[in-house]
Amino acid sequence: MNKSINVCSKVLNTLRLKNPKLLFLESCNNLSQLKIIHGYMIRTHIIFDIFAVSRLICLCTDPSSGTFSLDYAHDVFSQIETPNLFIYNALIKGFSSEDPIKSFRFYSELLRADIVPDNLSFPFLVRACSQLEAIDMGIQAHGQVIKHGFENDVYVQNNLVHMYSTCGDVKAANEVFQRMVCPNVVSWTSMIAGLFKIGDVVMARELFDKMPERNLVTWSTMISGCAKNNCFDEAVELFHVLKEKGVKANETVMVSVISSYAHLGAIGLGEKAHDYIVKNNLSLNVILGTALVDMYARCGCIEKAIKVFNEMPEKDVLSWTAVIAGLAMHGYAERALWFFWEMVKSGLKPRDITFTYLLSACSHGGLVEKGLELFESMKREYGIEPRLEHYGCIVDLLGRAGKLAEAEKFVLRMPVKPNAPIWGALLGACRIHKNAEIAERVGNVLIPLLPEHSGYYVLLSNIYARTNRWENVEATRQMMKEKGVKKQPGYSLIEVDGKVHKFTMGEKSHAETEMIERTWDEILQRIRLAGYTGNTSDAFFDIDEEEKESAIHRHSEKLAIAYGIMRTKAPTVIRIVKNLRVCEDCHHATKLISKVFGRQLIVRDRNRFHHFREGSCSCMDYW
DNA sequence: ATAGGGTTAG
Repeated sequence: MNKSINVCSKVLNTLRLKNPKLLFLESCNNLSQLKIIHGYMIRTHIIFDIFAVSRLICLCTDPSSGTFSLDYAHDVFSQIETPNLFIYNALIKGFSSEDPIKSFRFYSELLRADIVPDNLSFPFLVRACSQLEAIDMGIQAHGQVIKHGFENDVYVQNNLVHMYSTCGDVKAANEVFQRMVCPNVVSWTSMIAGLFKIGDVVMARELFDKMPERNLVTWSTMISGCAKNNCFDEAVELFHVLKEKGVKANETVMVSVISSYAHLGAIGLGEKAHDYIVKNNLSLNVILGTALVDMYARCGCIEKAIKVFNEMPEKDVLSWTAVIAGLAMHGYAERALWFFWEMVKSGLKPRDITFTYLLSACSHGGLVEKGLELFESMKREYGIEPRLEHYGCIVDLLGRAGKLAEAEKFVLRMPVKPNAPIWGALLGACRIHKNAEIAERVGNVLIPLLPEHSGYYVLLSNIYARTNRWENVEATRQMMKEKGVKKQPGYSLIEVDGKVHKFTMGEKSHAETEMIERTWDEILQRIRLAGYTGNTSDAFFDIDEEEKESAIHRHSEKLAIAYGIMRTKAPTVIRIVKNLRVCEDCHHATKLISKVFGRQLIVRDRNRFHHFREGSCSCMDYW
């Protein structure tokens, strides 16, 4: 008994010490221990000591402390008769990232209790608004800042800049920024983040080049900002500059780097980045691990992706979803389902995005019944309301399987108003199954919905061409011209010797153009002997690039493949990443190339992977 | 009498 009193008084002493954290953590490192001490404090009335009770609250609101529990902090708080400013501030901070609305409530309660907030009340109150991306609340908080005279506090200003930036109001952010007497690296970094948020990569870069001092967070913001705005080359280049400077990257930076290589399909560079992570002893946390899984999957190495996944010490829903997405992209529907059930067994709840990939796996794998079942179970079993994408997946699922009438019926009867991608999915199915009748009906609804989008016009005109409705082809193309529709430029990427080469249609700017042309001519000769006729054919417009195949309008993947054949030797796999869908002519040509040249080619297009080998493709010509 | 502050990631 004496002994336990001793322990408790020791704990209490630490509670009352000026900096008791370390000592205290020695004796209390989980919530149940904390609860025991809390009980003791109540019994001994020490709970009425405002300093002791605020230590308790601080421990509950510290996310790194093992005793973290906002609910418990709230309970303790509600038992305090007259909380002081310190306690309110601790709560505003504690709740600002996980339950930001409560931060606001604590702040109003503080005012109601006639307590005057200080400089430490505002940074996290403003931060709560950033978390919510609620600019109206942010403006209110800003008003409070001014009212209480803290608009010149650098911490408050930085949070305001950050808040306006995350809310997408760069102008307001800049107003605060410009008024700052001495903006620091945090202020600059938040401004840069704001510019990336609205997609202004150029201004962001300008600010980055201009700022007086940069830290690792700045670099990380730059690299992730570039990656988020599809400037993967620039992201990767920044990483190289960082390495040259001799700065060691951290996990956060590597997540963006890995994700950039994933999008570029640069497996060689991606593996190097993986080595970098291992060599520098960076911890494989859930996010970084998931990024690696996604990278290997997107680079066509699905088995390696699964290996990395299996070795991850901690997995969450998004990690599982990354594997499922990878399998879906590769057309392995059954395996995607297997991983889904394993995930459910492990006790994790699927998210709506999980179902998007799962349904797309079913659709690519032709698993109609399974897909419909899963769609039904979404709401019933998992409480997830299907969103438009999910409806789109079902349209795709039915459509691909040739159940066009059912698909059309499904669209007309769905409880939410179908948007352009839904009609687009139906149109895509009409293309596969050469159904001009439904296509025409779909086209009539779709085109007014999306006057600027080119893909669907091309798809439609292509369907008409396939079914020999030439007047309709002409009318569609005329409509495109009138509306000034721009086509999306197609490109293909290939990584050779640690460099990513980008080809666009009819590319002449590559340093080795002449050689590439000659190689393609050779390839053409050899595949013609194997039966390739394409390319001279009639008025066939491909789905996405919309151009007739000719020497001038050579599709980008043909150039990329030629480059791959020219610069690599078997058994090296030729890996291509394309931003649009593969056209039929290119698909046919690639199959023949794999056979004639005895090479394995892996093409990732907008929708899925195509593994070409010995004259056939893993998609079974169904994409 | 005694305490507490900002920016980056799948």
